Amino acid sequence: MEKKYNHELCEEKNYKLWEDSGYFNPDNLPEGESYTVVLPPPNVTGKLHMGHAAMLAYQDALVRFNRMRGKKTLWLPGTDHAAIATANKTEKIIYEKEGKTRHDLGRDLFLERVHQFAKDNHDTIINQVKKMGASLDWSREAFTLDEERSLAVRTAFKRMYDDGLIYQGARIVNWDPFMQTTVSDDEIEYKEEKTSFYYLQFGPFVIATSRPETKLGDKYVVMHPDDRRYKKYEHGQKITVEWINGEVIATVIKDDVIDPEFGTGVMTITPWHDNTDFEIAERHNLEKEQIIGFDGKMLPIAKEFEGLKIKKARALVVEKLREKGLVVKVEENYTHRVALNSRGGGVIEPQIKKQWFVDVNKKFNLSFSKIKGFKTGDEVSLKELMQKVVETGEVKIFPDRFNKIYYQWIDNLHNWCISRQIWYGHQIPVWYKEGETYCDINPPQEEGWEQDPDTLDTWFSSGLWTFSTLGWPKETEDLKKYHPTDVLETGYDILFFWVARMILMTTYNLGEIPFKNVYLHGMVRDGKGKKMSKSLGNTIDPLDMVDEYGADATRLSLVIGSAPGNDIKLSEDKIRGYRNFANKIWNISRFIMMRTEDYDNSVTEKDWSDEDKAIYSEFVEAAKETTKNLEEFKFSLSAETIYHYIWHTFADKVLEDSKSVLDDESRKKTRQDLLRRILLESLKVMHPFMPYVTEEIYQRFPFSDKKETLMIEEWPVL
RNA sequence: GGGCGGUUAGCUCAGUUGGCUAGAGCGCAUCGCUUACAUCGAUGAGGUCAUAGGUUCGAGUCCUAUACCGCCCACCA
Repeated sequence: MEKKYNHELCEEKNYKLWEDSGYFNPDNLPEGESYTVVLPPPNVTGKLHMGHAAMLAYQDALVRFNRMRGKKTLWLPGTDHAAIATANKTEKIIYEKEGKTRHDLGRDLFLERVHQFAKDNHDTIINQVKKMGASLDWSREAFTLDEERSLAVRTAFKRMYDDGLIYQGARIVNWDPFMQTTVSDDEIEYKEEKTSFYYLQFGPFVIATSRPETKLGDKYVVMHPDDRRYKKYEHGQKITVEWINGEVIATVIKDDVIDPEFGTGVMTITPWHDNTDFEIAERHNLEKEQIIGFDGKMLPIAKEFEGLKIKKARALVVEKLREKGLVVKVEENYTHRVALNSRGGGVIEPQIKKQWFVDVNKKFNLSFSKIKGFKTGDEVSLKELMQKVVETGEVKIFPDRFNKIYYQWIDNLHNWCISRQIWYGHQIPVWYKEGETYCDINPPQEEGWEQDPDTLDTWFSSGLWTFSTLGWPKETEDLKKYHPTDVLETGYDILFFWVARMILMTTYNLGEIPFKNVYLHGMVRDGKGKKMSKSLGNTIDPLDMVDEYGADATRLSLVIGSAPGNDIKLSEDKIRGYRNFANKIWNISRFIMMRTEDYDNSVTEKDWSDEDKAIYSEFVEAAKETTKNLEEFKFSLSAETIYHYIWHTFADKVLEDSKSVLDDESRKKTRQDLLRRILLESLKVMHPFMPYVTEEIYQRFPFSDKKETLMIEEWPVL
C-alpha cells in the first residue's frame, strides 16, 4: 500500500466494480423488506452543483446503510425535463449563436434542438452523479418526458379531467410578454423599485396609482362600505367623469378589501390586469376589459395610445392627464414591488387568459384509499388530502418545523394553473374540432381534430415521480414492492413546488402516500453564508472538489456540520480537512496490515484479553450511536461519531497503545485479531459516508471471508 | 402585515428526551521529519453559549420579553 490515499486511482475503478456487481439493482439482492428512495431528478439544464452533491451524499448514505442492513434497497435515478428552464436556455443559446427565436424555427425544429440540448446535459449530469459515488439502480432510470412517464401524465390528466378536477377557465395569470408565457405564482420573484405614485382626479374622487396607463378603461370606482368620507355615495350609483379619453360613466362599488387608510381610500379598478381588481370584479359581476395586449402593447381601447409599449404609454398618459388638469399630485420615489419571471424572463403583466387548472377545493369520491383517515369512496378535496396525510403523521417531515410552513402554504393554496404557453413539455391531451372538446390518453382517430397547443407545468409530471418511475399506470411488480417509498430527501426550497404536488398526485391517483418520510436539507452556501451563484462568482464546483480532494471528502464535508433544514456553509478548507481524514483511514489500515502479516486466523473473540474486550466495546458504543443517529436522519451526528471514534480513539489511542502490545509475543495474537476486527467493522460503518476509500481498503486488505464488495457486507451492529 | 429560523472559540458551524469539566473543521502558538500517516503527532491559548428575567438540584438546551441578522408567505391600489 502506498503511503498516501490516492482517490484518483480508486474512484472510477470502484464505481465500475459496484456497477458491474449488479447490486445497485435490488433484483440482485436477497429477498427481504424493501427500502426505496427516488432521486429528485436533476434538471437537464446544466451541470451538477453543490446542492445536487449534498442530496447525493445524504441519499447515498441512507441507501448504502439500508442495503448493508439487508433491506432490498432501490434508489431510483432519473432526470427532469424542466420545461420552461430548458426551453429558455435552448432558445437563449440559439438566439446568441444564430440570432433566431423559436418562432423563426417553428415548433418541430425548435423541439428538435431542445431535445438535443436536453440529451447532452443529461449525459453530463449522469456522469457527474456517478462520480459522486451514488449507488443508483441505472437499469430503472427514468426521464420525466420519456414514453412511460408521458403515458402516466396523460393517464393522470384524463382521470382528473373526468373527475372534474381539471377545468379550463379564464383567470388572471402572470403573463410574461417577453417570453410569451404564463408563469406560476411560485416562479415569480419580486424586486423593489422606486417609481412615481400619481394622485389623479376621477370625478369627485382622488385616486392613487403607480400605473396610470392601465387606468384608460377604468369605469368602476371602489371604496370601503364603512368609510365615512364617502358615505354619500351609494353602491351602484353612476357618476359621469371626465377622464383620459373623454367622458366615462363610472359606477360606485363598495367592497371591504379596500383599506381606507391607504392613499385616499378610493381606487378605480382594472380587472383585466390586476388580481385584486379581478376578484372585486368577480364578486360584483363587473365587466372586464383588456387594455394591454399579450405583446405588451396598448390595445385599440387606448385610442391615441394604441400600439405603444407600456412605459411609453405611461409617460404620454400622464402628460395628457396633466394637460387636462387631472393630476393632483405626484409622489416621487414611491417604493413598490415589481413582479419578475424568475426563469429569466421579463416583467410580469397580469392578464386574463384561458388556462387549465387543477381545482384543489372541489370534492370528489376517492376511488381507492389506503390513506389514514379516509376510506375508499369518501368524498374529499385534494386540499384535504394534502393536509390530512401530514396531520396524521402518515407522512413525516424532518425537521418538523416545516409542518407548520406546509400547513400555512396549504391554507393559502389557490387552484393550480397547469398550462404553459411553451412548446417543450407534455402537450395537453385535449383536442378540439368545431367547438367540440375531447380529452383522452390517445388522440382521437378521426381527421380534423387539433390538439391544444399548450404544455403542462413541469411539476405536473414530476408530481407523479414516485410512482410513474415504478411503471404506473401499469400494475407492475415494482409498484407493489417499492411503493410507497421510504424517504424523500430534498431541499426545503421545493417543499411546495414538488413535495406538496407529489402528495397531491399520489394520494389522488393511487390512494396512498408517496413517501413515509420527507427529509429536507438546506441550501449550500459559500464560506460566508452567501448563496452560491454564478453571478457572484462564489460557486464551488463539486466536480472540481472531487478531482482535487476526492468524492469521499466532498461528501463528508456536506454531511458533517449541517443540521436538517439549515443552510450548509461550505468552504474548500473544510473539504481539505476531510480529505485528510480519508488519508488517515488509509494509514490506519496500512499500519494494521503491516503489523498483522503474521496473523493467526485461529484466534477468535473468545481468546481476547479483558483489555481487548474493553477496547472493542468502545467501538461498539460508537458504532451503535452512529447507527441510531442515521436511523433518525441525524446525518451530521452520525458521521461525526464514527469519524471521531476512528481518528481520536482508534488511531490516537488504540493504535498507539497497541504498538507495544504488538511487540509483546504473549499479547500480540489477540490484539492482531482485535485490530483487524475493528478495522473491518469501522470500514463498514464508515462506508455509507465514504464509500470509495473504504471499498478500496476492503479490496486490498486480506480479510477472511470477503464478499465481492463492501457494499453488501453486513452492518456490524443492530 | 403574518410566520419561521439564526445569534455558541479568530472564522464556518455541530451540540440527540435539560446532566457540558461546552465540541468539530479551519486558523493560531510551542515542540517533534519517533519505521501507519507532516494530508501527521504531542501540548496549549482562545467561549460570562446575543441581552434581561423566570422554571429547575441542575439550562447552550425549557418558558417570557428585548435587540440585531436571515428566510418564507400575503391582493395594499
